[in-house]
Amino acid sequence: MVPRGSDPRLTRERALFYFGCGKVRATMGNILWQHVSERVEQALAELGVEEFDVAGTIEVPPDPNLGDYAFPCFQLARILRKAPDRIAQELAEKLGPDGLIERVDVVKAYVNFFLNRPATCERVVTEILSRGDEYGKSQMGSGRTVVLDFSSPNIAKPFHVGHLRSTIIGHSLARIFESLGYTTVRINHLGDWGTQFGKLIVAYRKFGRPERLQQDPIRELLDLYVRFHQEAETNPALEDEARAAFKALEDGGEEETRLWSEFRRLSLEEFERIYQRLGVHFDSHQGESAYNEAMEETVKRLEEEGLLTESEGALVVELEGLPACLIKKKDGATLYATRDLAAAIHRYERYQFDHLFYVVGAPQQLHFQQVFGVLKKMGFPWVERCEHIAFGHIRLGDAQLSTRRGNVIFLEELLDQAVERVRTIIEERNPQLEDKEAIAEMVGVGAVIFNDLSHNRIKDITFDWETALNFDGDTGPYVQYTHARAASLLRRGEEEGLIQGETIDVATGQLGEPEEFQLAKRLADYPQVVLRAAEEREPSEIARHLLDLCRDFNSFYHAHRILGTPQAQGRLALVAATKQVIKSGLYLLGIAAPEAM
RNA sequence: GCGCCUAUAGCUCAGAGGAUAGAGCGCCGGCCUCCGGAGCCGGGUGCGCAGGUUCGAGUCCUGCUAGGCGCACCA
Repeated sequence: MVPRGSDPRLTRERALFYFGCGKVRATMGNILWQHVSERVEQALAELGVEEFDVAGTIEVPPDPNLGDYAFPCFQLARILRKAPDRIAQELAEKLGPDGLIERVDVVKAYVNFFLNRPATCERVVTEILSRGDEYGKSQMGSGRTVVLDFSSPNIAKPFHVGHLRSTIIGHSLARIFESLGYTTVRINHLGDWGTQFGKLIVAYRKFGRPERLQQDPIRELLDLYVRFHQEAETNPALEDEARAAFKALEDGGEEETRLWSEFRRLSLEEFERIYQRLGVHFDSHQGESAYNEAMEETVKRLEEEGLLTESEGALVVELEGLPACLIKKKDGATLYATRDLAAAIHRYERYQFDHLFYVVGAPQQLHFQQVFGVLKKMGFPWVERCEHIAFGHIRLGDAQLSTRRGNVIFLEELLDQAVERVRTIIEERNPQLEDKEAIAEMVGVGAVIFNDLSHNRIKDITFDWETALNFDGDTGPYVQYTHARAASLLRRGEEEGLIQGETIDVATGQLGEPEEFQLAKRLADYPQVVLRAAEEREPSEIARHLLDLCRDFNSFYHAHRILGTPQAQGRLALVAATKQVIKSGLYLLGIAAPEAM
């Protein structure tokens, strides 16, 4: 049987198991699920079955009329050498009702559990309100470190919607792992080195407008970048010039270094403004340029171990089943892979990480296979702890986003439009709202983040303004609105004396209506959802769970009056529990939870 | 040519090897003398194709088809 219990070491072992192989489902954290699991385990022990993943086998029936939880007995048939229907029957005989389980039914090979509704609601609400912000958190990752490499925009290119995904997926994953007790290190591996700077330097010398660079640096740098590629089509010699300029930069050329450093500074200022709006921060901004010296050591080490071979003038590491990994160009300049190798080694030496996540787009999969392959050949066992957290790219209708063609949507423009849209809606529906500007920012930015994080990260996203700026249905504003609605109810409850400060009584026997019960069951799922999001490295698990939760809450809200009823106390407690979970979930996504909007 | 990813309702997407495959958008029709209408309720013969594994496959395997992305001197 899978170990469980309050012993932190057991919990920790289990976490290692999950997060080590990623094959076993996260089933901890749901107090209802756990209760049913424990009962089934006891009953199975009586039948002589000890080694069985009960919690992972339990499921939710497709139709609530069949039960709240179900245990299918098909897999036991092989172990016990009996018909599954008969096992279900025998198992059910050993399972009587208790405080939480009202009755146990058998339908064919399924043992179905019906929970006592009032007891379930009370148990869940009590759990959430007593744990507060701690509900959904755990210490399973305590003492372990996750290093996340995310956002990592290229200097001298505008921050566009393509960078958004890495930034917010990485930010959300960092918060998710933190909430499980992991120590996190957020690294913005800035793309501040490479041939693109050769291009920019060449373009700036030929077409640059110094005064515009100061006034509108990002536009000017983008224009230069686009101009370079236009000119290079008719004048391929420019490419060679750019390579030479980068080589000069790498060799410490004074003029090149001055320009590079100016471009870098101006770009960082722009990025910092965006990060502030998104609420994202980093523990390190060590970009590619930080590894200039370390790279030499890495190359030397590769050479000493005899892994380097020469091929067409360049230095490469041959890999089995993959294209060779290019380490040095024929002119001696380094490449992306060289810098990633040096960075990975440095990170392990510095952080001794248990996980290193690269939150980088799926098109770079081969690159990471190569980098990991080289690290493996170098004999670093920790390469097994490195993971490429790939995500699909953003498509723009039929046109593809391409910095080279200047075909980009600036993230800031998207955020501004979303916020503007929210302002309009607030003026229409809630013009007397306080702090309108701050709320509009929260909701507009939240809408953009949620729209992205509600999709499976591996899928490509087709960007269109209409979807991005639609606030009805499965959207961030819907979740935030539900939170604000719950907050509003609690304010009123306080006015009526049903809530004193932060505390609220969970009155007994007041809950149990179908909508209340459904909502309580959903709330009970939350800790499990967080674990699953971590295990799958998939923030969308949380986004979708919040949507389900909000739907359940709004159904409850419309079906039952809360204030001024005999059950007001109990219902307000349920509202408070819902608000708590929405707030926690939004936090894990990096989205603000407004008290009013 | 080789490799990886994707394919579920008109559109955008969920689906943990289990029972009758679900949401949102759009469209149609309802719901405020009452707690916030960014809301709620109702309206639906869809898993690309063909094999295989399994007691059981949208889910796993193989082969096709279509789309996307990669495949050394960019990052």
